[in-house]
This record gives sequence, structure tokens and C-alpha cells, in this order.
Amino acid sequence: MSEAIRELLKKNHMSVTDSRLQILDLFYHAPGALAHADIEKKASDKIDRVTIYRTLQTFEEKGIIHTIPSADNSVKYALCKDQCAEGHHHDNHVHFVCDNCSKTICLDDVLVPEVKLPGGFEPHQSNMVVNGLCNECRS
Amino acid sequence: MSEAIRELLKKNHMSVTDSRLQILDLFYHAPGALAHADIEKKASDKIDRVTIYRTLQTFEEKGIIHTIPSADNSVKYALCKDQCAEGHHHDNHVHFVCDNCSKTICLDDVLVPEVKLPGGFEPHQSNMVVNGLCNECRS
DNA sequence: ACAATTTTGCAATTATGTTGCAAATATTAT
DNA sequence: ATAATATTTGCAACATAATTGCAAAATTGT
Repeated sequence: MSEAIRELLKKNHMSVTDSRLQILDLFYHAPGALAHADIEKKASDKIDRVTIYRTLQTFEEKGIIHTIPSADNSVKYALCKDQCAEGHHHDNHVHFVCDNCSKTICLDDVLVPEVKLPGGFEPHQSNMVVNGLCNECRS
Repeated sequence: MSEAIRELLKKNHMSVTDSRLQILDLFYHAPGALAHADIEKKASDKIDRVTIYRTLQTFEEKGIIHTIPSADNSVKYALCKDQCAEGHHHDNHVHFVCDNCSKTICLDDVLVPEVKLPGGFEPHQSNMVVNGLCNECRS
């Protein structure tokens, strides 16, 4: 079960450690994206704050997770669907943030549409976040 | 000159104070969006950090400025083009963040396109941020 | 000009993020 | 399996960012 997770770490030339296994496990079982604080709370064995920061950073660099921008100073992280190339993310899907339960969800199948920019602007990357009511909170 | 700004404050039932005039003035003359730190630095007369936090918050509530989400924990603020209704923003334009000069610019004429969400999701508000090179940095 | 209300500035507190380094753990080669 | 090497962790210290309560100051309406 955690065998897949071990493989993922090895594939990315990372040592297999308790904290990493635990954090990855959290991501795999989380209903939505996780913030640093969420991980700190949910971890069964206490993981040091600093370790969490560093782990999130290396996971992000390795293309295992990606960041989701927010308007309230609380960046969240979610698993990249298909492994992103190291240092080069290609997560161009829309993110949804529920106004009610405040879950952040990756809409893997909804791609960020292209927009036509004014002359002189050269786009590299686009992010789109939609707020509203998620499928669960609407019922 | 600052007469228009005074009017804006009165129209929104806010007392006219030095810090507010100064902060609004900064926004009107800024090349792009401003973060809390920018305001603290650029203010001619020193304004207390706490006052800046509170002023930004009330401006946002009154619909005078809006927040721009980011992926690096540094929320910025910009003037709402047309007064937004109190507590109800309708700034649905795309924002551009330059990877070089890191200015954040409101592309007032580029509207955030609609996307089709999976069944059950009810959208309320959309945000879109494009990174790349701005018109000045490309030259 | 006065009374009522709002806003400010300070101090204290809490939250968030970063760095250096020694100890612990994991990996590699023998 | 063990030793040598490399990586990762946890702690302490520090730095920055944000929030709260409250008394003093400024603003507004009469």
C-alpha cells in the first residue's frame, strides 16, 4: 500500500523517510489541497514544522505537488496528477475553492482557457481559481 | 486634486483621514498593484503598520480595492475600476504578474473567461492570474 | 464648540517562515 | 551485516508578518 509511495520517492531520487511517507500519505487521502497548517495538525506522529516546510519545498521542486494561489495568504498544495517534470510544472487545470466548507479541489479535467493579452505581454503560465459551492455543499 | 479622493471616502461613509488619503493617493499613482509592504515603504509620512492593515481591509470591504491572489504568500491590492458594491466585488478581469520586474497589473479589458465546471459545482467568482513578461520588460 | 463616533498608534501577543548546525537516519559500497 | 558517505531531521535562534485590546487623538454631526 505504501509501496507505491516508496516507489515515487525513489523514482525522484529522494530518501525514504517517515515524514515523507506520512506527508505523501496525507496528500493521497486528503479530500482537497492541504496547507502547511493542515499537515501539521493531521499528521499522526508529530512532524517538525521545519521538516514540513522543507518537505513541501522539495516535493514541489520534484514535481510531486503543486501550489495553488489564494487571495488570503494561505498557499495550499496538491498532488500533481501526472508527474510534472522536475522544476517544470504543467498543471494547467482550474482550482475550485468552496465558500462553504473551504475545501480546495483540483478540477483535473477543466483546463485553464487561453486569453488574448494586450500587445507586448508575453504569457508563460496561467492560474485560475473559481470560488463557489462544491458538489457536496450544494446538496 | 485630492478632492476626488475625499469624495470617494465620503461617498462610502468613511472618515477622511491623513492615512487614508495618503494610501489612496499611492494607489492612484502606483504603476501596478501594491502589497502591504509597498505601502509601508512608499508612504511619505510614516503610517503605522496596523493602520495600513486596517485601512486595506476597510477599503476592500467598501469595494474600493480588490485583492489579487498569488502563489507566493504575498497578496496585493489594486483599485477597483468601477466602484464595486459594498461587500460584493465584480472585478472579473485578468491580472498579470511580470516574472522580471514582478509588477502586478490589472488587465481591465481582459475578462476572465467562463469555464464549464463538473456537475454539482456552482461558481460564484473566478480569478485568473497570468505570469510572464510585461510590455515594458519585453522591450 | 461640544458630544458622539471613528480612527489611530502603541504594546503585547500570536502566527508564519528561514537559517545554521549537530545528531539521527538512510543509502551505498564493501 | 558493517562501515563509510550522504541526506534528512529536529532544535534553537532569529526574522518577518499579522491580530487584538485599549487609551489617546482626530473626525463628524449638531
